[in-house]
This record gives sequence, C-alpha cells and structure tokens, in this order.
Amino acid sequence: MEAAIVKEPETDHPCSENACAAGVSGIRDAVYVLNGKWKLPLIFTLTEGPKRFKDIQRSLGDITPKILSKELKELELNEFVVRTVYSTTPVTVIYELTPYSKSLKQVLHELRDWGINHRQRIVNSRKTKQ
Amino acid sequence: MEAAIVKEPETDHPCSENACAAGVSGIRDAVYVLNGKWKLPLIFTLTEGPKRFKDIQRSLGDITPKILSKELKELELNEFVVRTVYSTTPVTVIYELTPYSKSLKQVLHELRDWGINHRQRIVNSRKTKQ
DNA sequence: GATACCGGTATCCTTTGGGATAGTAATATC
DNA sequence: GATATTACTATCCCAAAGGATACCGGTATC
Repeated sequence: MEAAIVKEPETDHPCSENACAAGVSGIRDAVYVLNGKWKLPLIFTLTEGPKRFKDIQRSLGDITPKILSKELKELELNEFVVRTVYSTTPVTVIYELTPYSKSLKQVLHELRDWGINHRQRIVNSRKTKQ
Repeated sequence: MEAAIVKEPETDHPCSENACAAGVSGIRDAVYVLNGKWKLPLIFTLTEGPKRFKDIQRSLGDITPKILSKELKELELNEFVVRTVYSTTPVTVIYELTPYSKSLKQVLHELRDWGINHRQRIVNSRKTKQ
C-alpha cells in the first residue's frame, strides 16, 4: 500500500451527454476508495460507536486479523477512521469514525436496506421455485 | 462463474446488539452482488437508458471487452440486466436494466454524490497543502 | 482491395485480495 | 505454572480480478 490516497483523475472520456461522464466517474471514485469485501461493512459497524480490534473482528464474523489490520490502515490513510491507543494494561486500542466518514451515512443506510431487501427477494424466489 | 446467485446466509454471529448483525449482513449481501471495480459504474451508465456493447465500453472509459462481457453476464444472471439481440445487419445487441435494478436508484444516487464530493475534497486538500 | 465497425472470444499474464496458520509481548486469571 | 486475552505481525498460499493483445465473421465504406 503506497501513500497514494486517490488515483489520478480519469482521463476525460469524450462523452456526448455532459452529465454522463461526471456521474460515472463519481461512482468510480467512490468505488475506488470503498473497494473490497470489507471496507463498507467495517465502516458500517463503526457507525454503532467506537470499537476495539477484537470487537470489530467479532462484529464482522469471519475476518482474519491480518485482513482487518490492513483494512483499518487503509481507512486511516483515507481519513475515515482514527486509531487511539490508551495506556492501560494491557493497552486498549480504539477505532472510531472521523466526522468526515459520517458523510457516508446515507450511502450506508441505502446500501444496507437494499442488501436486506435483496436477500429477502432471493429467499422468496427460491421458495416459489420449489 | 457458477450458477450461484447468492452466497449462503451468513452463519449467525452471536452479537450483543440485535440490529447490528442484520445491518452488517445487509451491507455484506449488497457488497457481495455489487462487488468489483465495474458493476456499479456499469449499472449506473445503464440508468441513462439502454446501450449497445460498444457504447457501454466508451462510457466506462477503459474497460476491456473481455471484462465488460464477463460483468454483463454476471449482471444478467443476477437479473439486473437484460440482453436483447436485434437481427439487423450487422446484429445489434442492446443491454438494458431490469425493473428490479431500478431499486438501486437511491444507492447509486447517493454513491455518485458522495464520490463527486470526495474527489473535490481531495483536490481541495491538495491545494491547501501546497 | 484496404480499412473500419460491431460484438464479442481466446490466450496469456500480473496483481490483488484474502484465507490459514502460527507466533509475539505483556498481563491477568485459575 | 498453565492458560487466556489483546492487538497484532509474519509467512505461506491460492484463487479471482483484471489488463494486454490478438483475433473472429460479417458487413459497410472508401
């Protein structure tokens, strides 16, 4: 993982509709920072409040520590998450969302609802098929 | 790509908060079907109306035909996209969104806005750093 | 006859994502 | 003294994602 936080701006693709390119690259930019299997679930679970490493691991179900560690570092780099160490014994490490990542609230909300609904749709369609 | 359209339901992780697990797996389910670099941009570009293979390729900027073909097939399987062949000479192939995929409208809308905003934020922060 | 367009395939390759497993120091608990 | 917990890191490995390049048949255009 390099220090690069955003990829370079898209080469402007010639596009007949003006709004088109802007819309597509908006989506692409979002997908670029929120890529992978874990970032959105991870951010979502932190919307419930600050959590410790192990707690996050439990919330997410089956993420390995290596992956979780990597994801958290990327989210720190991109200023979604802040990591704080408390000198208790043993040390306590707290991860919490930055104010900026609150801007993802609507996205997460919509995505969660859609996901829940989508699963239900599949379950129903399986039932009617039998 | 097998016929599997959804992964099996999450093993229920024991989770103190009730809403927690549901929220996280909602997100995970959504991410599971919308994974990768291209699916969301692809669906988004089709919200502008039905398009031909080459047109989609142009809208997306730099996707190779192999990848585009694969993504379209997956979206067909998951009932987001319908492919129609017209017997013109040469044949015309039209891809368009299903009514179901219209349910992604809010998600796409939020994500696009967020992405546009996020890029602007980065650009600004680069300026102030110089 | 050469070139270009359309809707893809085929082949090859590199990168990454992500999982499995083990181990670490420091402390607390039985 | 053995075991558990926390917050990780290290090592190894595999599969999937995705890109580069070339090519195909059919048609239209120059």
